[in-house]
Amino acid sequence: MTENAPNRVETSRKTIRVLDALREHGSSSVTFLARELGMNKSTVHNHLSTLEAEKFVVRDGTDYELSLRLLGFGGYVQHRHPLYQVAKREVHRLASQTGELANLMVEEYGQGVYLASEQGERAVDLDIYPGLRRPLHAIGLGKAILAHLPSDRVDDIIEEHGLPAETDQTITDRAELDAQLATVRDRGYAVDNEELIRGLRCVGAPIVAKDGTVLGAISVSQPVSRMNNERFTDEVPDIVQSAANVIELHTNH
Amino acid sequence: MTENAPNRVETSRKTIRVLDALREHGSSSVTFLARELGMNKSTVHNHLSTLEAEKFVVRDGTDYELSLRLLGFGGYVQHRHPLYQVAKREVHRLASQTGELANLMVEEYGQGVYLASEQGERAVDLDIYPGLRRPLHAIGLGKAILAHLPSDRVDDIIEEHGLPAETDQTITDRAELDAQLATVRDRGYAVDNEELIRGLRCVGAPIVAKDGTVLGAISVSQPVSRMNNERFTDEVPDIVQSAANVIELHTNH
DNA sequence: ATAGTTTGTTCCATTGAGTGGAACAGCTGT
DNA sequence: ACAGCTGTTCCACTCAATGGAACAAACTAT
Repeated sequence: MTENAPNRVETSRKTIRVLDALREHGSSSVTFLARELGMNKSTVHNHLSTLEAEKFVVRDGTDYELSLRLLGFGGYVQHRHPLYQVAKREVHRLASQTGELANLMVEEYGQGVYLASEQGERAVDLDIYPGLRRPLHAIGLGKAILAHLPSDRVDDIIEEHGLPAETDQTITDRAELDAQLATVRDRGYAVDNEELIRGLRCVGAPIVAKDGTVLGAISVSQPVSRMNNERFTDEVPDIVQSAANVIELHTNH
Repeated sequence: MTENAPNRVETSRKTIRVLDALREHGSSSVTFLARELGMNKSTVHNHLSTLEAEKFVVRDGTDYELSLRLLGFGGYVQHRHPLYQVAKREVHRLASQTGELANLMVEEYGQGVYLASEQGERAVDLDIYPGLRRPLHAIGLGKAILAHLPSDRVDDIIEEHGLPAETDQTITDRAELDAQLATVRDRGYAVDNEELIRGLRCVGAPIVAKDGTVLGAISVSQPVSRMNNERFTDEVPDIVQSAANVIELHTNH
């Protein structure tokens, strides 16, 4: 429909569009999805029947919703991810040590993907879950990763996704981003000062392999009210960086 | 292929078979999958191209593997699940309190699905992850759920899945299962004595809503060596049951 | 009750799209 | 240089996805 590149199997694409719509809108009926997707009621019905037979969706009366079988795929992908295996415990430790929100992120298709997220005792509730995608340039985690990617890779990513503003603090200028990335490489950690969500500060440290390739990043997020400038520039960066170092040690062997 | 019921969209089914094969075998090449699935090389290639364009798979040189986009769907399903929302913290508490493995399970399509799994300090490493499916009859969690399902539902489930033996301790006789389920209803918790995995004991308590419908179950798993008979029949059941009760209180409102 | 509206579902002719064989290209090792 | 692998492209054939129409079932309103 959009572009008939050397991609084939248009039908499966439609099924995927149905899945996407179910994720976006939650539990939905046949006619609703048909309207939403501009497809025939009958067609949507066929796709949903197939997905139900394959147990990818569950029907609740007249509505369909995504099933736990998708969690099976997701859990599998997470569980077998090499970085998750070694970093999981550190994320946990970071969350309980600080009492705040600890996150682990990797890059895929030019976006930041949360691999793990754990809330400490008094952590903010941000609706972050594994698999959620966020623009790299607007968060500490993402900038930590961008700072250690090859520069042509960074060019490609920005060309594809741009630098959209999430809040009025988001970096939208390429030159300013480059300057910040240089700083990140210099001092070893990245910060995010209300750039994705107002009132939230975030400190992220890159996880870099022996050969210099960046594997991901780990972070702590706190409300501004609990993160004064000292904590923001000294204490928290130290904790996060040491967590990243522990992970780096475990990845080399 | 198997049965042309009123299910349509055979093509999407093939795409799903490709996804299943990738999950089963991990990173795979085109020809390998073609052989494995009995499909033409060209066909598999088309499906994989489509999945790649839709970012459901990533190619690593000549091999394809499941991408983190699937984690997005999985994480979303988990995150929006009503029981997960309220039970998450209790699973966490249970794991850190006992130091062992704590799990949360719900039933879907007659199987047990782990919704959450957390390891305490000294917990066994069982390769359990959210979304993993296990037969209900072979685990404490599953029996806790079965005990509170309507009896005709239980009939249907056993008819569909049978009572396959996982170890030599697994219950394979319907009468014995019924007797155990009565005991579970009686004392309020279920046990699993090396029935799924040798050397592993497990105590599960059902989570029941006000109206009597069972929402899921929560459990603690320990190696036999650390779970003597006293802990197995007194201490651990108390802890698990109280966790279940806390969750039940949070679900009513 | 009755008529009207909206839902999900089934049916079927049309044609558009998935299929799979063959041919091609790129790679590795002997 | 050759043989035996890959992954990929191409294209004619035909099978299956499509979407309109007709259907039944569930509500709402009059």
